[in-house]
Amino acid sequence: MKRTHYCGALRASDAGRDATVMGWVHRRRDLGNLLFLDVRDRSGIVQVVFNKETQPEAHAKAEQARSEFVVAVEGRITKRERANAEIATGEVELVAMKLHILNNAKTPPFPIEQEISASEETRLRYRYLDLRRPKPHRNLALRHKILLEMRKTMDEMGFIEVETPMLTRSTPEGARDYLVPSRVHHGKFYALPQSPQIFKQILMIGGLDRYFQIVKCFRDEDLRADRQPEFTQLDVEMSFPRQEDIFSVIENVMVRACAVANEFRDIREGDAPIVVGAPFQKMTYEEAMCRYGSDKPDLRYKASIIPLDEMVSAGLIATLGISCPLVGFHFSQQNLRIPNSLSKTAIKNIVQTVVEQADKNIPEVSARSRSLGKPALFVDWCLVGDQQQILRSPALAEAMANKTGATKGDILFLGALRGENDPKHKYLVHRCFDLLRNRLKDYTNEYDPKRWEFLWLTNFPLFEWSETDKTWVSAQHPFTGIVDEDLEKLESAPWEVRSKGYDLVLNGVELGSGSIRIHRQDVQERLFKALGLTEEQLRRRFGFFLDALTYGTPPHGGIALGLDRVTMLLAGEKSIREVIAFAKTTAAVDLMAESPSAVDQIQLEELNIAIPWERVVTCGTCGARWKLAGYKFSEVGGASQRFRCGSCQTDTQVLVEPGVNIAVEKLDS
RNA sequence: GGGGACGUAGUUCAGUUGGUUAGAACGCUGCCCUGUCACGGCAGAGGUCGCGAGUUCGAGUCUCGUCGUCCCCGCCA
Repeated sequence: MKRTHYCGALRASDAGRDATVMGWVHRRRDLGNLLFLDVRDRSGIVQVVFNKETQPEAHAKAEQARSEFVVAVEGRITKRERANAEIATGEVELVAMKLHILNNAKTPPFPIEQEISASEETRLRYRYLDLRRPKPHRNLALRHKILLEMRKTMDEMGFIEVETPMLTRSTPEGARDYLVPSRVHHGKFYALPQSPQIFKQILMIGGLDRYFQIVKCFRDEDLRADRQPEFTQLDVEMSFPRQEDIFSVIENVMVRACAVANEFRDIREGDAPIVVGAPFQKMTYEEAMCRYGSDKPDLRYKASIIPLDEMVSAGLIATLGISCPLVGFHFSQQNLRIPNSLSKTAIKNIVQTVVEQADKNIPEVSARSRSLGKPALFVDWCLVGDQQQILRSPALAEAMANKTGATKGDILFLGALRGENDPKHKYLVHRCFDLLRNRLKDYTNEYDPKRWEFLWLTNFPLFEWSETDKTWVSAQHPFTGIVDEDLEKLESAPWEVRSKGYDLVLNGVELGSGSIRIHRQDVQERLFKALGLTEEQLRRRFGFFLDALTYGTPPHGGIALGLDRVTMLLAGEKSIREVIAFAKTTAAVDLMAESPSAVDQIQLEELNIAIPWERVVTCGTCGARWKLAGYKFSEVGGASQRFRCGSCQTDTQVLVEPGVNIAVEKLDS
């Protein structure tokens, strides 16, 4: 028996031909002597009809069929009298001659339908059922096509895909590593790569000139909707590049990826095609922070933050106990999406929410609020022409209106922080107004969610202040290049030094980041000194790489794009879990595979690994409390053991892990 | 590590100031039905109210703890 057609492929033009389809029973409609089965495969659904009079055997078998049974149907493609416009194969049906039930199935925990109602937890646990739905198919196919197009594009531009090790060494920089114990070298560990950073730079030293790789990376950090512990990057590095060269490589890749995505979007209703043009917009980090309060601004909303320092008198600032910088924001009522949706009460609520949100989500703000005993974020606002006052000053409101072109009815916001200005938190109030801007965007036509706004962010600061270490630390990895004219400030004013690092942002989502690297040894040494790294620390952290750098390193630079995020956005999804076949939960658990899991004792023994174990036991007879401590090999197979109380010599049953060297200690009661 | 939301039938949910036998829809099982297409009709099964303590005459409901899922901060390119 051979499959001749995919279910979704049958058309009126095939009428009269015989066909054999194979797939899952999507739905059964039993009318007694007439029975319909909708049969589904990857391509779609076709209706199969069973008639008791003409094909009693097939009909009898169809009566046994249930949801998700796997079947093969031999029959004749027949034009229907009344077509079903809802499905692609609706003009025809398969008149069954034979039905083969290839496998039966338990009733699925949720129906296999386009629009899923089951919780994400259930979907992840039964991922193989969730994957039978058309949308996961589409997302995975889109992902495949994007990655394929990227490989083709990179190849055409002369890049060579080189694989780098998955079992490599831990570097204490950056994220926490996933460690892999070595059986051969007791007590030593490989690390899974956080990224192939060092290797790709070494490939440049190796003269590869243009490298790329679509590669899994691993970071043992907490998860988010756009973050999984393992994720896929398009990793790129090239020799002798100008920043523009790297930008145009990625622009080329992304424009073609968007074109691929458009082929998928056309089949969905209400999806506007993605329109993008290269080159993408560019903005420095400083400009982004000043105008949007974010290093990944969503440019689908045009309105930006207005600097107000020079418009406000020092006296007024002193009176209110606020500090520079002061920022403003202009909301134009002319572009209000729903008329009258922004009442004074609504604005008040927005302002209050923003103040609360800043307090909650920006640690520097909440710390300041705590020490002040009141919200650190100060926000004032007015309606232009309505007893217009900002900071109790009609003149200031008018000046603001003049500067922003605000007209009657428009809303002006002013924000500042209470307390002293702190140069370490230069953009703190801007970041608060990023929250305001995000809250207002849903009210205005100036925000167009259908647009696709790519943005390059450049000149990131080289250092950032670490509150935990109370010092300036490298904002990216310590091989990030330094803007030439800022080199002299490396020792005197490190916070002003700009790097040759850049990010690619799409619609407020960071897609990737990279940099032109340092290739000169003298600059590298100065940077290490500025970071306060000793020779010994450097050796320990970067040993072999420092050696490599001394053998004629060419100028080089690169970037890495997060492909899960790229696919997520192009698929129109809100979580990368929707574009990953087997995703993990926010606790980094695979609910289907049930990983991570305990392992056999023998495996741990081979690796010389023991896991500390501890339990407090209270004696049932005399009430004495004992701490049992030891090492277990795994969480499986706990067993009841007899424990003799040292005080009253009574035996009690205690659940003890299979372990060694159990130590007993009496606790004070 | 911190904050928030949620957890009741296979699934999605409702469940009043704490009060008799915990409900609905879909799904499932059986019977009837020859043109359905989310088929329809009749009948039926299905519950450790996540788990554990506590308050109470009485807890799905209140309190504490714990586990799980999701979102956010920290963390993370």
